[in-house]
Amino acid sequence: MTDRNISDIPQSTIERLPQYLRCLLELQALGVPLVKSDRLAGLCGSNAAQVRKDFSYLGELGTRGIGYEVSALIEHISQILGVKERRKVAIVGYGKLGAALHGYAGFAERGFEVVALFDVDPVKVGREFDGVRLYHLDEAPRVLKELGVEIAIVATPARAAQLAADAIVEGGVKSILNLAPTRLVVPDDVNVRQVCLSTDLQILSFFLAKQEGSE
Amino acid sequence: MTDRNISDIPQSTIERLPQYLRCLLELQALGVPLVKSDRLAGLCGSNAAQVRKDFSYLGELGTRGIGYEVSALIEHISQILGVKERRKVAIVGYGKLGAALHGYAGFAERGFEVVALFDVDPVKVGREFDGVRLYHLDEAPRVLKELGVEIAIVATPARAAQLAADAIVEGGVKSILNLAPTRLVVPDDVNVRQVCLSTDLQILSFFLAKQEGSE
DNA sequence: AGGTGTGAATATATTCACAGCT
DNA sequence: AGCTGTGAATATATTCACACCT
Repeated sequence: MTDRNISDIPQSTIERLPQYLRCLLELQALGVPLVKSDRLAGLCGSNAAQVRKDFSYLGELGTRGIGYEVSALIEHISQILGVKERRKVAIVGYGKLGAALHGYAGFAERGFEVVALFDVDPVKVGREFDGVRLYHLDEAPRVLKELGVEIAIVATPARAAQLAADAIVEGGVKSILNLAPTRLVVPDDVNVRQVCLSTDLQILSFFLAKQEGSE
Repeated sequence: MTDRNISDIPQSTIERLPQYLRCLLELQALGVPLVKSDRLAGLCGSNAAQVRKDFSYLGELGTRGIGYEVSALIEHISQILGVKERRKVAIVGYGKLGAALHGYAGFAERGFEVVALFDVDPVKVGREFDGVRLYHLDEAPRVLKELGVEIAIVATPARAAQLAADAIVEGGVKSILNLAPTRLVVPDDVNVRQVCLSTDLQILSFFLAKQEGSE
């Protein structure tokens, strides 16, 4: 791999980097200084060739005959993923799901800091939850800019999600994690990741139906 | 497409079917009887060729020069996904996230019925939540079998997830949706779908870092 | 004419297999 | 001897382009 560039990293590799990072942090916590591709593959549910190929896109990080230095890999992957500095996150839609996400410790551990909440319910607007203020959605464009929010999580009902997305985009946020079961229409320079639990259940259902059919 | 078989449907197509189904149900609700591939593609954020190719794996469902009959497509996709009959679901781990999922209307709308809850907290065990009984995790193998649960959702902390998965597998459940940020080790015939919100945030972070780097 | 169905072409991803370091 | 790094081979997915049907 000569002349490597962050833009040359395949999408499929990018999607596996957080997984590798998690396993590497676990190894580091156990005091393991070195890891070989086959061991890491075992931890990630992948295979050794895949691991080496993926890492080869990041540079020549290993040592032949020895393996990879855990701390060097963590450093490098964190760098690529841009998770070395903290990222400010807002949650839009503060129902049960939004509130559950706010309480989710995994975000903070990985450097994602919830700095603002938004909803349209007058009972909630103006209050603080766990030290974070909840604003009316109408204020989102201004507040998101002022606080320098980089990522917004949409946890509204489906019918309200596009309205939420519009306010988020107006607030200059370029990354959206959408938990509402609907497609968001946003400008090209805004990145949306869609998480739909019903979709996943339906895919599981497909495999159930297939098994039933073959019996 | 001669001699088509459910097993010949590519994985990537399967993963798009729930998306198509959602859009088609919306069209049906609007009273639209026919849809062309380009219109449906617009609704799904896909493209016409992809839509036609995907549907071609299901059979010759359209009419040349006309388009696709919405109700026939819904019927066919529901059949393939196995979502025509109701599916019994259990939620394992009843903290904020588990409770939020229980209240999520989208599951019921799509035919997924939450019939049991599990946790290890003695304060919760034995109570009913929204008409559904919460059992101790130890009872899961028995209860899952008795109720005929087909899909389990793991919403425990990461460290408890494998224990939960073991109990679920012992209960004969073949499909698991894992929301805990850890890999589950299960037998080959058990299907796991992993949803990790931190992972998605990190992938969004990658694109932010890339944009920052190019400025 | 208009839109589907699908082979062929292209692009992307995974796996193999072995050269090249340590 | 052992493990990485990577071209080559294979598999999977997407897009193109047009024959084919209504």
